Amino acid sequence: MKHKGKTNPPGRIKIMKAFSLLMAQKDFHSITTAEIAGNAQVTEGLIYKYFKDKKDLLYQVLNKHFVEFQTKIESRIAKENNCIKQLEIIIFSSLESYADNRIFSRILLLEVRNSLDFFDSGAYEMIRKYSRTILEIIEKGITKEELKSDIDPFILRKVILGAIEHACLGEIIFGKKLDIDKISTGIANIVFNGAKA
Amino acid sequence: MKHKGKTNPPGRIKIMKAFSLLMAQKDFHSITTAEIAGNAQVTEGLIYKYFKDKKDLLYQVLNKHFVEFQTKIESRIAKENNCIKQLEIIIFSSLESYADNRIFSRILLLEVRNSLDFFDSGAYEMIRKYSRTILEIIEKGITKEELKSDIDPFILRKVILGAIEHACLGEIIFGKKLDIDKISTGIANIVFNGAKA
DNA sequence: TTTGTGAGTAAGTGTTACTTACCATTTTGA
DNA sequence: TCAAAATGGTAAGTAACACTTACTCACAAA
Repeated sequence: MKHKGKTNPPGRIKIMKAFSLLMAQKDFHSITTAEIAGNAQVTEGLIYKYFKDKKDLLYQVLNKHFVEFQTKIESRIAKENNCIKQLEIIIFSSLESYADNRIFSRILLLEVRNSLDFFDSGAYEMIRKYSRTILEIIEKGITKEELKSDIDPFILRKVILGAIEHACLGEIIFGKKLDIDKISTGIANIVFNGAKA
Repeated sequence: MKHKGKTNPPGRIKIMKAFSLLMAQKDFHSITTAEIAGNAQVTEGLIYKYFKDKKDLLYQVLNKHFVEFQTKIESRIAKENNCIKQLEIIIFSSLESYADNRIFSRILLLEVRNSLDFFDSGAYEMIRKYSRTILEIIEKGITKEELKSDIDPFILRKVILGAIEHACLGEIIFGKKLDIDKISTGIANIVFNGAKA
């Protein structure tokens, strides 16, 4: 009998909690289903009642984190009207969220992308939504003439998102502490004012 | 008896060739050691004579590709003296190399980063070298007053590298063809001139 | 001639993700 | 009302996989 997803029984919750805890300690591949079941105090088989496979479990845990991240950022953006300021908020908040929630960041930036089925998951749908928000701000910025009219909105988005992600990699991989204020103003300075003398 | 790495016997070459071919067809995790050995027409055990484990094989193949990539770009940079032009060459050449060599790009951007031991590999050492080259160009650009003195070289590097990598992701993941000229000039335009009106 | 080593094989082994078949309790609809 | 279906959970597998062990054979020096 397969689970239809209509309820949220204790076993399911225990599995997700145990898995989240394990993700804080080690990487996805070295977490075994036996370990998950053991920590959750259920049998291994139960995992496959609620989750299609190990990856599905990962994506669902990720999605839960992502929804919180998303709502936090969106409420911050709403408080500001100037498009450049909104983008600065996005840069700062993203960096802050990545730094505050390193497990989640590690999963997102390093652990899920290698598998194509991630891009069909609900978690990835959240990223697309976030990404769409950024594009809309940029487009509004151009029509309001806060941003140059000759820039490509898609490319500007790539630069911003790429810079954010790349800035976090060092911290996630090597555990280097990053100065969020310095980096976010640094990125904004380059992206908005340009680096050319 | 372990292999000491002094020679390069036919078995070793066959294993690397077979693995390279398989990587063009499917992702790392779904390639089995049995498959590698079968295609290389050697026994499974031989893989472990020449490589510590499956990942080690991946890193060594990756390193081989990387050396070629590196030398190509460095020779191009050497022809130009202006720092901004050099950085433009880096942006263009990186995008071009990623586009021309999609298997290699997929491995580099999606498949190796999730494992911490990659960052001890020789392949990663090549990335660091490349990364150092970019930093040196930026620093030279600042002293030569081609770039603004108030920008942080490390952050500018993050923005450039992040933009390049992010720009390639769509192509690698979804197979979308990317317009290298348009994207590289677009990135350079934003990074050097800024997006603010 | 013996000793050591590089190249390669054959046959395992333990672990892992995932499956199947089952039980007990609760819900439901005819 | 009461049997059928669905839910929550268990126990005992299984196939496939990465990796290991123990062994040849060839041949080059000492």
